[in-house]
Amino acid sequence: MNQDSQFISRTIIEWYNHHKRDLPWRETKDPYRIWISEIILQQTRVVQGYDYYIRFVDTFPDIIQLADADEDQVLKLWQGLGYYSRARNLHTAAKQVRDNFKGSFPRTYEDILSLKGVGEYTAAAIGSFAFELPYAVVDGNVFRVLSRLFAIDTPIDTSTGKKLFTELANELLDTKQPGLYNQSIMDFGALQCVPQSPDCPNCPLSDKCMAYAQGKVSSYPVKQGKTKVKERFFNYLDIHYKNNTYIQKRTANDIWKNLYELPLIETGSELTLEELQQTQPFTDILQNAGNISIRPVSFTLKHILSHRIIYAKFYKIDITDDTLLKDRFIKIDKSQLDNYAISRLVDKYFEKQAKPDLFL
DNA sequence: AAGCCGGGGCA
DNA sequence: TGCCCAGGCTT
Repeated sequence: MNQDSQFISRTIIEWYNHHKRDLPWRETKDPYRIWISEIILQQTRVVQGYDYYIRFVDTFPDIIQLADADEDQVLKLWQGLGYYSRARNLHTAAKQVRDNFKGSFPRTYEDILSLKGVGEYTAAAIGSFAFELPYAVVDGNVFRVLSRLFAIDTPIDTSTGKKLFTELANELLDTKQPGLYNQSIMDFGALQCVPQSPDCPNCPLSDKCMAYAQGKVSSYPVKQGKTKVKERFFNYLDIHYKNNTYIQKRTANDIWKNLYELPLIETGSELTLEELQQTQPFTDILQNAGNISIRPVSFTLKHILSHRIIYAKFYKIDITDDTLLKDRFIKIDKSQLDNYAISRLVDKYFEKQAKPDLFL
């Protein structure tokens, strides 16, 4: 390690000692709790994941209790956090540890990496935080800090970019205290070397920062970018019979997999009620349902995600015969709805039903 | 290599 | 609006 690298590592650790955030998962060496925190924090801000972490370790104090739980319960606990494959994989990984590692969390980089939902970043994080394994983390913060420090314009969302930054990060790694170093560079990126308008004049590394010297801090890191946003059109049927409503589980490999929702008809474009009533799925669902009365809900929910815009219409439907419906869907009392994991979109619909005056 | 997967905060 | 967030899996 050359002198500049050593200066950079030491400066970042020194900065961390004065500015670090106090976070509950930093007060433990328990790999289980560290793992939970890392999965929750993937593509998720600390403020958004904090309460989920507390609830998770409170509900499942150890990995065996998590492994023995139902996936529905895990997803319910995850509800609202997004990227639900994280919850499904978390549950799978808990069972991996229970069944393949005799219930004790794996201690080598390769074994940790073998867990479902754990990639190179997360394996390095868990390995260094819990076991001081000498692997540098490379996350969004590290990409940003290193690309600016060395003015690297290789796109970070390419395989060559990932390889390049991983090598560089491992050169800078303080192998005597990898856990501390990894925490330091991530907090440094999250609080000092922030994406927008960083306070470079007050940065302890400004003298070593090539991007700052060139006055081009804002142009790093470089991304190929391009995530296209596609539109989808959902028509939800809020069907009522006595005090019951009907739901189904989304089992396809699609958004919100294994969450629950109202009976859904997805269409290629926005349809009027009259057009919707002409579709095959609609007549299928409501055939032999007796006397049917349909009331369109007055609002359309526009649900914006990073790569999708979903326009959701809702129809309140009263029926007088559910002999076919109850076989096709899950029939529940409306009060039972809280027991099922649902998407924010469906959640917002029920919120607006309960408090129509509230603007959401 | 590219596409997919959520939800929210911020300028 | 666009960008980003302690990324990983599937195709």
